[in-house]
Amino acid sequence: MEKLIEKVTNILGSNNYKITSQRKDILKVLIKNKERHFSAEELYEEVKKINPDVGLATIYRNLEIFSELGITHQLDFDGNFKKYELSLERHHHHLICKNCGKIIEFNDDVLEDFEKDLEKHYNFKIVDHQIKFYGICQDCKNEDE
Amino acid sequence: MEKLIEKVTNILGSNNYKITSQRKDILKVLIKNKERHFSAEELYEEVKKINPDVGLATIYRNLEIFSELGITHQLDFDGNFKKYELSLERHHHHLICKNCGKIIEFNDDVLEDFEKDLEKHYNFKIVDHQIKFYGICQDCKNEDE
DNA sequence: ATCGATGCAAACCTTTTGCATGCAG
DNA sequence: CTGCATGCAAAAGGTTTGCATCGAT
Repeated sequence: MEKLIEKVTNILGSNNYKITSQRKDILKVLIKNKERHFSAEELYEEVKKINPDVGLATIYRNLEIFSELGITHQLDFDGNFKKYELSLERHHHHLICKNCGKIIEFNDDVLEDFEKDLEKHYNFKIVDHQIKFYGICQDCKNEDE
Repeated sequence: MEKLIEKVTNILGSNNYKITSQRKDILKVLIKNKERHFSAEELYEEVKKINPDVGLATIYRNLEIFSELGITHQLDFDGNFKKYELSLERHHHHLICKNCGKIIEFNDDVLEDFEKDLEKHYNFKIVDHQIKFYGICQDCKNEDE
């Protein structure tokens, strides 16, 4: 945890962003909840528990910066708003249930070869991807029976 | 074109939706522009050329219905708003340039086997997917030189 | 004739922005 | 000290909703 905070604040510093207490608070929440997908509002609620004076605009401004620097990932599940997650190790992808909204995550490397082919074919440098499968999850399938 | 309109209005009818002139106008525009990704607003502008009295709310309400029935696909490129496209034949996927915003489409079947594995592993019935690769396109790479 | 569909305007929700103040470097 | 970062409130942008009217069945 400490290591990670340090790593990330280094990224901020070396890009000439100041290490403010708000930024550290936001990062603490993100790191403590690696697995979670936060909307800006949800993250705001969590950060307020540490620092009640933080403003929602600060959350938005920093999520923007963090995503540019590759610290967070922006996820577009819904179209009406964004979600964010810490992007640490490998990317993972999502199975989204159209019925209950549950999100199952998975990792896979099958896509790597595929990506390389695409890059060659279109002369396109891929730096990120978002893979989403929509369907009906186990629980909802069982309910229908 | 006529065939397609007929096919789609049949889908509407058999789901107890009325075949209104507005719905037909929206479908005409979508079918005439199969390759295009429309925001609700953009589609609204096009439909107004055929029927100047149409309302934006009608566009939204019907895009919702069309997507539920599988007539259109919802695309979340941006997170702040949705785009829509007619979903006819095979799905296609997108390469999105982070610099200029250009969208390149491609088809591929590599993913089909992968999907089958996922379905088994998670007991999850996949009905749709959205695959997006973000990066830098050929033109923008050349500009940097 | 009925009830779903429409147009309009207002409401809503998420995100962005302007401005005065605060604080990291 | 300087200029970036912040908090607040207002504005903006996209989408949804309430209501009276219209029109497909």
